[in-house]
Amino acid sequence: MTSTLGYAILAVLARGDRTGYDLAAAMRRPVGYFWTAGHSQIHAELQKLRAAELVGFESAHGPGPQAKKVYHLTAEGLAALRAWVTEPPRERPERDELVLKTYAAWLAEPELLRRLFAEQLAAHEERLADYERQEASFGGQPAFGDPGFGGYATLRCGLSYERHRAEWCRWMLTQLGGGL
Amino acid sequence: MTSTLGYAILAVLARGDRTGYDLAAAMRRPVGYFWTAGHSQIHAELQKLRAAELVGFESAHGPGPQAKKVYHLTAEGLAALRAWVTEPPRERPERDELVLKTYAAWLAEPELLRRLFAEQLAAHEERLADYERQEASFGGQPAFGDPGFGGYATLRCGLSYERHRAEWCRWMLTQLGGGL
DNA sequence: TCTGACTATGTCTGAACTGACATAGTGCCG
DNA sequence: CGGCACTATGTCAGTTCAGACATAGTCAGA
Repeated sequence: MTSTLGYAILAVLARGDRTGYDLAAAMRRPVGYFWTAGHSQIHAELQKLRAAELVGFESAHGPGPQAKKVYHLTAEGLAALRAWVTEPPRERPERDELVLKTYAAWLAEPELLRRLFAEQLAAHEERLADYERQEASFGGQPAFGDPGFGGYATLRCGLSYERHRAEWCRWMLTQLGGGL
Repeated sequence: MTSTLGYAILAVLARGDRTGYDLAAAMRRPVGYFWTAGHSQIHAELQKLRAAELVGFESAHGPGPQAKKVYHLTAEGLAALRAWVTEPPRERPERDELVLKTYAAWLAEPELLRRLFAEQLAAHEERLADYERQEASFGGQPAFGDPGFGGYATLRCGLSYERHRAEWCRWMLTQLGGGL
């Protein structure tokens, strides 16, 4: 019954105890590559997870009006996460604005479109370079069962995705007759 | 100021006049491959678009308690769509549940994971076959400026995406030691 | 010593979106 | 002639989510 965001939080907590703030940081990088959430959403979700007894926390004194809370997985939380991992993902509607623009591209001026796709291509190449640096920093492939395996496998997906996307942008540019 | 859904509707209307019902059908296929919306959302958005004078409609008698409304683009609507097409897409947060599961995959039983990825691979191969059939039904590549170009270019993206995704699933399966 | 970045918690509003509910005519098939 | 699928419009309640608002301690550097 927990939302997908709840499982994202459990997945991070499975790698070590964290505050809500730390979780928000993880949701930017590296989890943000495939699941993002703002801190306001995370604090709200943590309250739900605690009500469901999937996480617990210990208070410590910290900055701000409230006490700092270090969250950890409970046994039920770990079991719920384990069960969720191998269940088929619920289908999310595809929403890709660039592809939607492409659908209407026949109405546009080629020169402006060329600029758009050149920008997109550059962004994908940049991300690809970033991922390749990350791949190099993995000293060889982590074994299954190691938390690093999750990070490596998702990186593989990102690498493959950016290559596919960059290639498609390049194809679009050749269609638009701008050369590379 | 119009939402992305609004532009999706304008993009369909640019290919011909439609009722809300027809638009909902288009939002399932083919637009649903990259942008989906339920009919309730579409009727609400059409009212906003009409208030902004980007679309107009003509009533005809039809089934149900309300009159049937055939919507068309106005000159402002077409201009707004044209301007939108070449503007950079606003970044949408990535949300990919399968990749999130992969991030936590190190906790799971390999046999169950293998089943999950085998299912996903089969789904991608099926969609790929569908897209390949669609590609074959295009008798050669439509010229830029032809509405068919938009459909063809998005299909190209889908084809490339499904290949990338299937390849990644296959890589995961080899990692899980199940063979193919 | 002041300023700004970082740590840390939360609330609230509004937009986008999902799925259920509600209504009703037409046309086909058995 | 009955039932079902399709055409066609809409409302409503609830969820998710992004972004703004609010508060306050620590620490480094100018």
